[in-house]
Amino acid sequence: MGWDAFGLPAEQYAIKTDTHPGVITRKNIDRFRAQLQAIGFSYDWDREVNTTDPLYYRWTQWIFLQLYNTWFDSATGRGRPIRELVAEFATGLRPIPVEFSTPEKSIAWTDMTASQRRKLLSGYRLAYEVEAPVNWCPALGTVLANEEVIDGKSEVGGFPVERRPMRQWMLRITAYAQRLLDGLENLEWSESLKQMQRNWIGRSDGALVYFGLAGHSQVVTVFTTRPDTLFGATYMVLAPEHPLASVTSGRTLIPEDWPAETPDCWKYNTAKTPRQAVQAYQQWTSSRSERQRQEETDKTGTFTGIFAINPVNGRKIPVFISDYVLMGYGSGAIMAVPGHDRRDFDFACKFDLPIEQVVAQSPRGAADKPVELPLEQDGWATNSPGINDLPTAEARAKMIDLLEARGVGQRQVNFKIRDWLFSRQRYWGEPFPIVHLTDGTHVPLAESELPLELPQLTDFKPTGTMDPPLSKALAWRDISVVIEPADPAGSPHGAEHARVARPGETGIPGRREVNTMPQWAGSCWYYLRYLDPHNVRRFCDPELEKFWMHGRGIDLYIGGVEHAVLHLLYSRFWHKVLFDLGQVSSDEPFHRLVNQGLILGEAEYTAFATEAGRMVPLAEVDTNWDSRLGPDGKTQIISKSRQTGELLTGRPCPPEEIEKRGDSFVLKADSTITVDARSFKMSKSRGNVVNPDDVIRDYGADSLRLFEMFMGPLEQVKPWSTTGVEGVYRFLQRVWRNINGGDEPCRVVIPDGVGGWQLGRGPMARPLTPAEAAVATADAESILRPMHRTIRKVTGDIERLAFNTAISGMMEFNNALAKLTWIPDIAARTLLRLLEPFAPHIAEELHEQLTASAQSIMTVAWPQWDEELCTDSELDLPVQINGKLSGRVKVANGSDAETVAIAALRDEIIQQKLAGRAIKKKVYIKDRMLNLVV
RNA sequence: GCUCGGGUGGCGGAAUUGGCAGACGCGCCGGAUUUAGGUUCCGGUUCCGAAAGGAGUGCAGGUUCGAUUCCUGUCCCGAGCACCA
Repeated sequence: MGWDAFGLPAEQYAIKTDTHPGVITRKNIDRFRAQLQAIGFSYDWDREVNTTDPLYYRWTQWIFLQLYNTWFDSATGRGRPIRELVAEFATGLRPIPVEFSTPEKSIAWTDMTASQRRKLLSGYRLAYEVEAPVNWCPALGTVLANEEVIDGKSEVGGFPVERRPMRQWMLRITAYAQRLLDGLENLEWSESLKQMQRNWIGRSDGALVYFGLAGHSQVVTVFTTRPDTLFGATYMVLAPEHPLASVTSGRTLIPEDWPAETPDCWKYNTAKTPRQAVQAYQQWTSSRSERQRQEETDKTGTFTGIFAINPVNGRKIPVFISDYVLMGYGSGAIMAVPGHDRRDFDFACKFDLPIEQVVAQSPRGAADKPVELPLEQDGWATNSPGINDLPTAEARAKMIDLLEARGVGQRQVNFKIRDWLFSRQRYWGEPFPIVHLTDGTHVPLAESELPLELPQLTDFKPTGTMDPPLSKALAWRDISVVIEPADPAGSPHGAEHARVARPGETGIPGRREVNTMPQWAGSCWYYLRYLDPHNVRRFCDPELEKFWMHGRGIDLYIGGVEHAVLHLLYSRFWHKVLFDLGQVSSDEPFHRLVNQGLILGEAEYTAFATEAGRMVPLAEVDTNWDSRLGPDGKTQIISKSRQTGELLTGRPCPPEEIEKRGDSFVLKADSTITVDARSFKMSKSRGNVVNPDDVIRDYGADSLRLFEMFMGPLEQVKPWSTTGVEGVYRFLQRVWRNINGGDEPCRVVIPDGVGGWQLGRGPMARPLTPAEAAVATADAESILRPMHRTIRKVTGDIERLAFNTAISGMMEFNNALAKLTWIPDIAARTLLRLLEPFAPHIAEELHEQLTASAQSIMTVAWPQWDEELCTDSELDLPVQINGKLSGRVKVANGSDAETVAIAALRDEIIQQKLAGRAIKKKVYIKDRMLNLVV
């Protein structure tokens, strides 16, 4: 069991209640633990971990140091220690990037200062600091990762998020994009979850194309997945933030005046000069929130006064800026092909730009019939000299070859995934083991300095500025350090590091990093700590890691879908880095993953009425519902009338007022009023939350456990039902009565070893009379086969996680026991053993009564079944005529086709139904059925 | 719009490989016990039909001796992504 307790939810609550998050966390963990223990989960509590415990986060920080001291070698596709990169630079195997050299002389590693070296390496490390536009959430007072922003709002709390340039820590997850994509192939995950990850990683294959600019030597690179449509590119669009569109830079290419014959509609706000237009448009677009930009997809933009040259036909095309092109993807510039792209088409229509067809719906068919543009599907190239009549896929490949041959383009793969923004301006997280130096560079903390503990702050609240709360811990932040150089023998990576200067030692001034890690850090590797939770020398012993993960990853991981692109992606990334560094034996952490379905609140029926109180059928209600706080303080569903737009409010109706009519539910009182029937996610505001404590109080932990598993398939979303809990509660009571006897005398009998039976155990035992014993023997005989079938079913169902059918199997068996006069104790013990994983408390109690021993049922071996005893000796075999069930015949188990056919033809009902028709064919599936074709 | 799931009684669901559709539970109906209610027990409960019988797994087709299961088309519901070039 692990408590992932750093992060925003705990901290937000701490702020609200003005209590230190450490206190809140401890209290919540204690409460959760008590609840889990009340339910009776068999967790190994010796392996309890807590991500906020310094003994735990010491290793989170250690893994961060591994990321920091690792670079991704794209030649081998693997992460490698930074010292190996240093060696490549030092030996000259790898040239020093040109930006570090002066125009006169290229610099050598040995000539570089420590500061220069750090700056150089920063560009390679998997953990790096960079100034970039990030998601800043003012309400939370922190930046957020892309994965934590949904529709322009924070995932936690739903607050608005804005783009803002800030200096932040990033993790180079993009380097692993292809590995993360490929790794999905061999995992036993649901297709939908793999799809979500693939979407997020977002690989697309295409080409870079270089466009020259008319009258300039510069080149603009665009990324396209449809190089085959290059002949249809009639204009170009840059993102408003594209460097080429910068007016403020001294070397701007944007002309001072509009070129001759520039249409007025190309000039944003009918500006007098292109520079004014571009600046005005940039200003407008930066004022728009992420959300507005997503919602209002109406095309806007302005001409820049620049023309580009289409490299395939030398055509001069106008260059625009528009916010439908994003700086963050591809090269931030596109070639616009309005004939074959919806967005370009819309833009072209608005700005009156030429639209040309270069893909036909049939080979050589461009002229035969007019097609409606834009045509986005694949077809055959047309009006494109060099690739004409080739199907799209081939045209694409051929065009790339042509571009590469002429040096005006190249094959290119692009990913949507961005680097992981890894720092937060909050208190409640792991401190970074990083020290900033006065020259603006930073060094990692020595491993011997870990854990770097979070300082106790009484004022842990956000500062209201972009400064993190830890910036207030001056004594903690400002330190004197000694930089220890790279020492291949000393530290695992031979990397340079800092340690706090000892008393009397002269150090240099340093400042600790005051940002903290995001909540995902601790949960990225906790499964590895479970394997070896108390190890103080390593995050996990390699032998134990191999033993449990056996080179393949976790056998079965059960979790919610909400982690699809957060935890599950981050974790895989960290794991792959650890794998590359030889720290773990498997390339993937989670081999098999099952998403449990959410349990919704109890089913609700909602009838709609106008404010005046007139009931309306569901068909009249707009399907876009909203909610508001009703007069009673509860959340109320509101919508509007499709016809009149009038406000409608939803009223919850008790089930007894509702009946089913055809495909819909209606009010019993007025069957013309159709109502909505569905279940909703449990939420405090809706008031449909089921508290496990209440269920345990009323029905016991076993009933709660049993019902959760009985409701339906594990993966499925399903509604809670209180009467359903009563159902499994009754089942447990029937088990109790069968085995304990309840108010009736107990009926469990034990063979006395000489063909008779005795009732009860110890001094109270009495032998059954011969007449009773005869009945008991018959009962034992009749229950034997059902018992073996039940063992087989329950065992198999547990293995395939089909707990609902396992429980129904036990219910059937228990019902069979209830019908017996005497219950042989082997049947009772078997039922209890099978029931124990589901309802351990009652099973343990009854087992103790039954065996009069203190031995726990958990130590009793799992029952085995005998395949022979799982089938009946005589079968009631269905007989079909032309595939339609027409009767049954009793035959011995394992009979051959001939025997069964003879028996069937002798059967009166079958004869009658055959009505003398000749049998053309007999299909017999052994022990399943016989089909007579006439 | 794109991608992935899914559609079976009044409800949750079962049918493991193409072979008896509706297991098990809830609810409902009837009966027994009870002064009564509750509990418990027994019986019934897919739909139409008094019955015989017929229909039936979203809808329309197809393959097959046989389809909830496989194929094609289509509708609906859910989830995710979405101006990603």
